[in-house]
Amino acid sequence: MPKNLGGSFYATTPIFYVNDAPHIGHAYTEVAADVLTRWHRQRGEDAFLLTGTDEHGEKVLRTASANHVEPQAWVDKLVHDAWLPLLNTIDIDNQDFIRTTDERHDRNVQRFLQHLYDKGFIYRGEFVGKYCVGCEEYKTEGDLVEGTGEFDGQDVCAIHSKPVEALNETNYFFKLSEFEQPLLDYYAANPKFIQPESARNEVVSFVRRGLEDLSISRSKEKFDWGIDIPWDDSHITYVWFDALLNYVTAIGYGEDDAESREKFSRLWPASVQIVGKDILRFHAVIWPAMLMAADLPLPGQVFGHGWLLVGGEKMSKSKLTGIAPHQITDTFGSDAFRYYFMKAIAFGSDGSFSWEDLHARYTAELANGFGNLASRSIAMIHKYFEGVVPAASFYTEDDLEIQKIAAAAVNNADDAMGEVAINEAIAQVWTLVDALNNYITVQEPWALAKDEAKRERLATVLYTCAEGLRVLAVLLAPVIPKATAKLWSALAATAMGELAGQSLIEAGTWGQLPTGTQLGELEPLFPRVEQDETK
RNA sequence: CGCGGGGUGGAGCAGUUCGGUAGCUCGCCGGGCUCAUAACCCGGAGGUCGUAGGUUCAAAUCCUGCCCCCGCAACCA
Repeated sequence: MPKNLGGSFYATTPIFYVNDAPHIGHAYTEVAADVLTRWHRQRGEDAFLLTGTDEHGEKVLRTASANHVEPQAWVDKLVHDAWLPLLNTIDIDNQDFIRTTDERHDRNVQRFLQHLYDKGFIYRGEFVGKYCVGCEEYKTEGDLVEGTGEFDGQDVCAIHSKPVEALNETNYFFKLSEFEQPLLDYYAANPKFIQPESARNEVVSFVRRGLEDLSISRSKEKFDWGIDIPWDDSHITYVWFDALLNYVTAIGYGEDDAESREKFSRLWPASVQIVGKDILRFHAVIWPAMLMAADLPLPGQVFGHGWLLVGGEKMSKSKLTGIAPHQITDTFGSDAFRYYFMKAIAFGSDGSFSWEDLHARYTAELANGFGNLASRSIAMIHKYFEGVVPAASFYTEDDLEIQKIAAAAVNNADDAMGEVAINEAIAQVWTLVDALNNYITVQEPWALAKDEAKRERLATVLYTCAEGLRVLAVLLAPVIPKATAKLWSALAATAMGELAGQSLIEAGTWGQLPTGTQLGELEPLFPRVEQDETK
């Protein structure tokens, strides 16, 4: 991902499949994309975060009828009752929210399809599928299990335990196979296009084994909840082909007015597209092939993050390991949710979630580490200087060391964020938290306060603490926006402007916090949580 | 032999690319401090790095075999 100061930064999350129940995995992806976007915005870039919902497909249609409502009413309800509230629960600052049922999406998916059809990348063909009469749907190999008893030796539907029928259906196909070599060439020429390395290896070896053309339409005889194929009103668009296009339809693809054209050219190609590793292939194979076919530039990076594991296994509804984000935020707050998942898990690897680990990190790192540092520093300024930020005078080696650590933390964290190593970036910031806690212990400001002759030294020590907190507030604002905003206001740093507008590039420059200002009170940023409150 | 990831002190992880005294966080034990959210700081105990062999002066790291766990296999972040 290029470090383009002042340029645009466009990040996307996958769009939620409306029928799912929101769980911490969805929230994890959102938070990662949100932290990155907020970070780049504070670097001075024109940062834009897109998220949204995927609302078409047979499953949606079926649950809607099971609930005796029209599909549009059903998805409207799900979006408003489940998905928009999720963004609020975890404090996501998205610039747009696209729904695949939006008119702007529907219209331009059709334009995209027509464009590819006109260019000869879409043709009519026969789709041979394994159809389960009981489920009334086509099955993939993974849906099938080996039969037993009278069906011994045959593949049967895992749900109905009966053999599937081979059915033919006339479909439209996208010439994905033509992009096998262009994709491999692109991966080779752009080694950072797919990250992390493990994800890249998997995709490359997958494509090397050969690509088949992709069926991108479904007959309306089966179901008709989807986007029409513009040249054939008996077919609708395959949900993935429809869904992937949200990344461009949201920012004006296909529209002719000047504003849309400007927006599209400003934001596309996306800087980074965050996806879960389960849908990596769609984003790293099919999606770039679609873009190549349409002569559109490819995104800077597709980043496939890992799974959240609960009890060592992937979360699932059937095993009751799915956890709703609000279960965590109700007790710990959105900041803790954001911090925990970003810090505890190497972004890109799988990570284990446990209530014990969450509680331990919350207590040790947020409450005892950062929260208490803010608390003790500000309390001493109140106690020894009536809450007025004192000016520093002569800096000793110890003071200069803190300044050095602060500057290094800014640079190292920025480098790490540039590599989408979010946990590493936070770890870099924490070097300053730890250094300041150590600094206070060594300087013993409470001892200096007992000697009137050491008044200047005391002032310098406490200014160093306050200024260090200022740096921390700026660096941590993208991760824990609520707590840092409280700290910002307590530091009376609002005189410098809004926290979210503070430059990360300049954050390490020492001496920015105004002196002589009256500090506010600071309530505990991360109040202690008893272990038994976590259930 | 379908593809990929992983097995490191009690827990979660880093280190493996370019071999050279095994590191971090939490927990545990001991000490210091008292400004602070009973928080902070320092020290210590604890690992034959999945397993069997090989290469080497030297292997968590390179090579080979094996065991175990997990994910993917084209609509679950």
